[in-house]
Amino acid sequence: MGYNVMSATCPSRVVLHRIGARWTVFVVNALEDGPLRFTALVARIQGVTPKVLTETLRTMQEDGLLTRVDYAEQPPRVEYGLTDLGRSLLVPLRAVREWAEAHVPDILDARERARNPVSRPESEPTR
Amino acid sequence: MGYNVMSATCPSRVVLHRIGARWTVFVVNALEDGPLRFTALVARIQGVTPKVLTETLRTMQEDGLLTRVDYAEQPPRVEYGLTDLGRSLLVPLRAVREWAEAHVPDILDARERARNPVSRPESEPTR
DNA sequence: CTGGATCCTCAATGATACTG
DNA sequence: CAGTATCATTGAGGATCCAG
Repeated sequence: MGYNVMSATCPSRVVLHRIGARWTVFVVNALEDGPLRFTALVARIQGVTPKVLTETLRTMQEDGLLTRVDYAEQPPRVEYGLTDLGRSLLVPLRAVREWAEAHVPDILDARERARNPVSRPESEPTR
Repeated sequence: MGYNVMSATCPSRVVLHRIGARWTVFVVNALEDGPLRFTALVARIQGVTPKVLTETLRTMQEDGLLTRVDYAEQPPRVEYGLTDLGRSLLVPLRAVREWAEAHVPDILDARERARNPVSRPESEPTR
């Protein structure tokens, strides 16, 4: 109680920043069915580079969202999985992902309309 | 159907990127109770600069999430409000905000523990 | 006075290549 | 396989200036 993201100094601001960190939403969603190895994550989250994924995983691990298990084998095997906290974050972040996938046409249409001020009926003030 | 954020080339990727864009979640949550003026937004979302807020508002407007109404008065008055699409996005983004506000202690504790490898009982492999 | 636009700086992000 | 190292690019942030 008492935390408010609208306050510049509230710790929740930092937390929200971390959640929004570019690839966090992908990692959380990618791990929803269980732990994955580093390479499997890179393969599943297309477009992420090893460097950035490493940074993201480290940060999420520090924040208690991920477990990292190094099996110390040869060849190396490391598995990343969601903690309970990470799984609780999966609920809202899955909803965000689903919203994105569901509303692509709406966004693309709106963007197209913003670009082409097509036959605007008329009369509207100035936008 | 058919959109998948895990694909690097999927348009939903762009949409998700926009949603994650640093201040979008704040703007959407700030407008949940109705339209606000530019200055009111700056005041409510503490820490955002006019420049960055302007950019965020423009982008969100292009994406069809916001309406911008210029009343062409003297002194100037411009109001920003959520479109139906923006309101639908409010649902998942409010959940994210609430998660952030609710789990601040968990994150801070985890970070503290990651920094101080305090008396770990023992026996755990290496994590 | 409100709602910006501009210029500059720097931290985060990304591409590419290489290593234990 | 699981990352690092290096370099280029982008975007956020701060300060300042401008127009109605």
